[in-house]
Amino acid sequence: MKQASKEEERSLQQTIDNLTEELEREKKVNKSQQKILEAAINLFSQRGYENSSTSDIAKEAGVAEVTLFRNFKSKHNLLYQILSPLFIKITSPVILKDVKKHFNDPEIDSEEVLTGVFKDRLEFIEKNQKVVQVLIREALNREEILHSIVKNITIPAKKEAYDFVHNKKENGEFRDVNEQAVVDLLFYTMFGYVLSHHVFQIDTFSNEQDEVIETMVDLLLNGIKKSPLKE
Amino acid sequence: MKQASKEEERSLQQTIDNLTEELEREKKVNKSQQKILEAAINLFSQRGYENSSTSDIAKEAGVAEVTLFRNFKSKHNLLYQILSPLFIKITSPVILKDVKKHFNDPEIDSEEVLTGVFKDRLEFIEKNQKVVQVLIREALNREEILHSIVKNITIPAKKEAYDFVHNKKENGEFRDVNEQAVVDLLFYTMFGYVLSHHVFQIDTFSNEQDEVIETMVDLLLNGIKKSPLKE
DNA sequence: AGTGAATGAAAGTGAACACTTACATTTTAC
DNA sequence: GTAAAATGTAAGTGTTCACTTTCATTCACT
Repeated sequence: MKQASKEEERSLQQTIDNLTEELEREKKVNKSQQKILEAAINLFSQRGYENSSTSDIAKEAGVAEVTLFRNFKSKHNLLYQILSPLFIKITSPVILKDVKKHFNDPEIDSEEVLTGVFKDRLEFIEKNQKVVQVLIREALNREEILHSIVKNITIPAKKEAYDFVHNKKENGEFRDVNEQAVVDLLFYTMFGYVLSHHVFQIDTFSNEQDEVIETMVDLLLNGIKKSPLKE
Repeated sequence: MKQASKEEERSLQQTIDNLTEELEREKKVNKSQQKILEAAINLFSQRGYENSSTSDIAKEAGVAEVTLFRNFKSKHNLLYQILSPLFIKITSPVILKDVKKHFNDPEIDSEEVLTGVFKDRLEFIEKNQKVVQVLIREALNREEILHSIVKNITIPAKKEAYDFVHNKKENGEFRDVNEQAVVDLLFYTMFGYVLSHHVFQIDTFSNEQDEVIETMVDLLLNGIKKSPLKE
């Protein structure tokens, strides 16, 4: 954060809106831009934003540093151009419909619903692993990013989960516990999983991801303790 | 990371060892040092290491910048002096005995054991909230820190948890699932909780912490689904 | 082949920053 | 009260960094 541009900086939400519009007008990203984006994603995710210089990024991309500034006005803007597509994809109606379908289908039993949603979301995160890393790291440095995450991701996701749990509780399938507590538990599990595997990349015991998810969902739904009528 | 000291930098583990020794010799931390440490903890936890200058820290501490460098040789060393006490406290035998006692007492039922450990560890983290924030943020920037966390905290904690689960499984109190899966689930829950509350500080639904923990442990042990013999 | 747009090479700007040095002043301990 | 230890003031060093400017070169398109 050494120098600020003369023109005011664009906010993350503005960048997102702008990019959405550009995508609709099918404005293409040229080769230099693509190379710079990829290089920046690599460096930001490895060393963090503050520890990656624009000179490093240009070198990694194989372009002149001035090309970076001509294509993206500032380093700050480059970061936002990297993060925006993630928000656009996550909040896209196409993807959300999928999740909602999972959540609301009363035919499918809860094990399948949860494993479906978990697998689906984890696949998405894996595909965008590096950008997710940058997002979460920078969320700690910029309140604006954290707010965007909460507003665009956390709150909507929790709302869906709440409705799901609420329905299952009314069905009599779920115990009579606070829906919010259940949602929080699911959230912590997911958050902890993503953070340790995809952000901190700590080795855990785990083997195959799909198996892990299924076991986890089973444990969450049926509990760790033995119960006479179960098994 | 602008300039490196002439003398090689001390590693985190070296700093920890050194500080432990100094504590044993009852070497006191003087007032300036204390003020600088507090100021640095505040700034590092708010803005991050890279975004806090030594000049800022000195100002916040109300001392001259040169005093910072006379007391702590470098900014890098200051960071390690902040983080080391956390490791010392966490790995101290006194504290560990407590946790082990919880885990291994066969008289207490598993609900109490888990809520006990959770509450105990969360209390510790809350007491050291700012330093924990710095630790986790910087773990993303320095592999050395991440390794120290895994070696001194994660692995020992998981080992204790594994034994606990293993015993309860042999008792017949726990279902016949993979111990590692259970440990992972407990770990993700705890990790997710700490990260969202104490690092990202995202608002969740939750009310009283103790109540949240009890509900969570209940859910984990007994499952979310209704079971005829439960409730 | 020729034109406009995108890129490169190179030098430079101004600011921030970690850290140093030299000397004066205050604090602490006996 | 005095000496030693700790702190302050102030100026400076060398470096890195985001970003700019100018001019030459290459590329895409017709």
